[in-house]
Amino acid sequence: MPDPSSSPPPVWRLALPVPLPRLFDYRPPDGETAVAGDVGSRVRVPFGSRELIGVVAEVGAPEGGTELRSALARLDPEPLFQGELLESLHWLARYTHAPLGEVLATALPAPLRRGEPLPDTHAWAWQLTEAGKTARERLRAGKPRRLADRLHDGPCDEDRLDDELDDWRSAARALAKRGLAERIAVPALTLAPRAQPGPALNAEQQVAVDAIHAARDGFAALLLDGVTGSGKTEVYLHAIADCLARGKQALVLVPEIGLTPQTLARFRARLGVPVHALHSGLSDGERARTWTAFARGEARVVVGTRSAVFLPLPEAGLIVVDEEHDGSFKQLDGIRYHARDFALVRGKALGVPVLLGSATPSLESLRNALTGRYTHLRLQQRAGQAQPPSVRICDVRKRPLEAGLSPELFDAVARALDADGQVLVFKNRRGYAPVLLCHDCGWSAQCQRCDAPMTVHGGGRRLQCHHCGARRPVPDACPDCGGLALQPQGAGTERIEEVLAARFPDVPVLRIDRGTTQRRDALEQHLAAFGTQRGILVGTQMLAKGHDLPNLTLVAVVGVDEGLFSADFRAPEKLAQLLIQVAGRAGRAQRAGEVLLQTHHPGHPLLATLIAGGYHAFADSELEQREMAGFPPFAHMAMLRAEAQQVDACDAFLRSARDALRDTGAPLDVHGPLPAPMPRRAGFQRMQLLLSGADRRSLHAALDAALPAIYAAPEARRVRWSLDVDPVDLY
DNA sequence: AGCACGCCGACT
DNA sequence: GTCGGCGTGCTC
Repeated sequence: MPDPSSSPPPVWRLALPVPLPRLFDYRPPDGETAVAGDVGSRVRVPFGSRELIGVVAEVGAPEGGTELRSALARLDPEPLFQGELLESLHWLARYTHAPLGEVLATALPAPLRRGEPLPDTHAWAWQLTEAGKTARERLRAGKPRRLADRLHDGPCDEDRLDDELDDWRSAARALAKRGLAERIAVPALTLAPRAQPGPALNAEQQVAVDAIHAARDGFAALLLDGVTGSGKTEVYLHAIADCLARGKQALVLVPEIGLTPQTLARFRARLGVPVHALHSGLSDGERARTWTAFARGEARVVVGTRSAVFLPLPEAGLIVVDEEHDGSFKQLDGIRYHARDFALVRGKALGVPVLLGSATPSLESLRNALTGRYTHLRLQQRAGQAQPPSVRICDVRKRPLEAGLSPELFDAVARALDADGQVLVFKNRRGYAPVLLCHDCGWSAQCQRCDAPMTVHGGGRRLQCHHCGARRPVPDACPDCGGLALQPQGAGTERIEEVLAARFPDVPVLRIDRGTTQRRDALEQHLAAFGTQRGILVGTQMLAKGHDLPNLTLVAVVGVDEGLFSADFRAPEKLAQLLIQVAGRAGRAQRAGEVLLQTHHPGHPLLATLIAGGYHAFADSELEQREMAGFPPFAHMAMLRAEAQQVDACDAFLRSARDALRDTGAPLDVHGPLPAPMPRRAGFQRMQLLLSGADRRSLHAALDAALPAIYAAPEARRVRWSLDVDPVDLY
């Protein structure tokens, strides 16, 4: 038997939120011992001259001879990270080649990251007081009376009031002030609304629901590939209801703009349990409460954006990723994870099915479905009697254009309005005009800090940079030649709105883009006010999906041509997805829809294939092209980016990284260092090194082997650098 | 990433 | 004579 005093006591090996790819050893506070069960717990430690919150990653014998510092406090009586979530986050750190401490920190809501204790997870509800019950019938008609009537049967939780009554919070305050109603804390699970039945499923939907049901006892990836309006959400709801009936939790990921109050209300009404929402509009406290409620197994269903993929799911039964092709699932800074891919990893670790839904699946997912790695479920019928829209190409070569709009487009708009329909004019460029040009000397307004033209805004009076946010007024005269011939070139949504409003003065013209829709619910409010009356909507991406517009009969797409000749190999995929999504807005109800595509390239193969064969014909041919060119999903990529005040610093760093990668001898294509497509942004010079290989394992092995040298390179300290595995944008 | 330490310009 | 610029070095 060994003498226990001869080996030193075990220490905590901590993952700390610093960009250093290693763990840090600490002794537990005096009087405490480190035990294996501490793994996953948060601790507060001194680090240099500051204090940090770390997570115990390992417990073991101290290494090396250095004297260790002591931790200040253990913060969790029970480990915060446990089981599957901790394992999956380890995987994510390895896959993104990011320090574990940074990965764990991004997985936590801010208060928990700061070391605060787990919050209370009760829900809030309102009920009438005794005085309120007697006074209710004497209340005048109005919002407080309506709320009192609603509470007459008993307490109601706030989520439900949000769904059922407008503006109830001020009514509640008024009742509370008079002592008639009160806010009470209730356990999260007691206030289950009753589930409502949905419409009957059609045959295709039933096949999909059955397939998900059959896969329920283990990991499976299923691609629900359904045309717009085919009722994918109904399939989700059935699968989630099935999951809930088995006592399991469900996680639903949606794109940033997909989480509307309507979506939530539909889930809440149908499922019969509280449905949690998780998105950027919530307070830190709410996010921490939701995280905790899931960790404790109290919460059952969450509908959330990207970061919801980090919720603990101790009783998981199903993961759904809606609009799985959407770019907003990829985080573009910090830990560059892809929420869809991480959802698949978690599903596998949890042993539950992962359902990916889209009308326009990413080529990655589609290939996995075609090769049989995913179960391919197709919905090809539109629900109800809705017909697919007719698509017409409008050749605008040699046609007179006003703000980029052709006479044929104006005619089509007029016809649609005459028939009491609504029109959507889609242009993926916000602002008044993308360029301000001097007609005398050729000068154009460039951003001072970026290699990009400034966009004209404010009806032609202001210049704005879409990359760094810089603003200045439009000059009175050309700064180069002093001429007065400054002209906005091209058209953005603002200018199109102006032109359409002048042409059609008797109908409302509503513009929807990031400029008009800053607040989360602004889009809903604008569209609600617009209603179903005849009128024109002008908008960007924001209008491509989400809200149902039953009276929309014409969708006109302007500015397709920019997307047809982009250097980015993903541009055709993104354009095809966008066109299909926008076209899907037309003719959802009984009215037939029409789509007008304005282009200078009516014979372009992308448009021809898309119109003749739909998204899948496009995808088949695009996958062939990708295979021939050696692009994803037939190859795997990583991008090493560097930015600094001096280009030389970026170049030197990326050269040393390239050498380190070459030294590994891995079979990789290394492109660069090259200037980024926008070589200067917000005053920083930017360069990149693109790595590509046919084999994912050897790409990761090369990165693992080279990264210590890359971190340690003296050149690394003179730049800001980052590694992006599976980059979506090559810039 | 922070944060401290450390040597060179315009100020009470 | 000091306050403060950001170069470089370290963090168990």
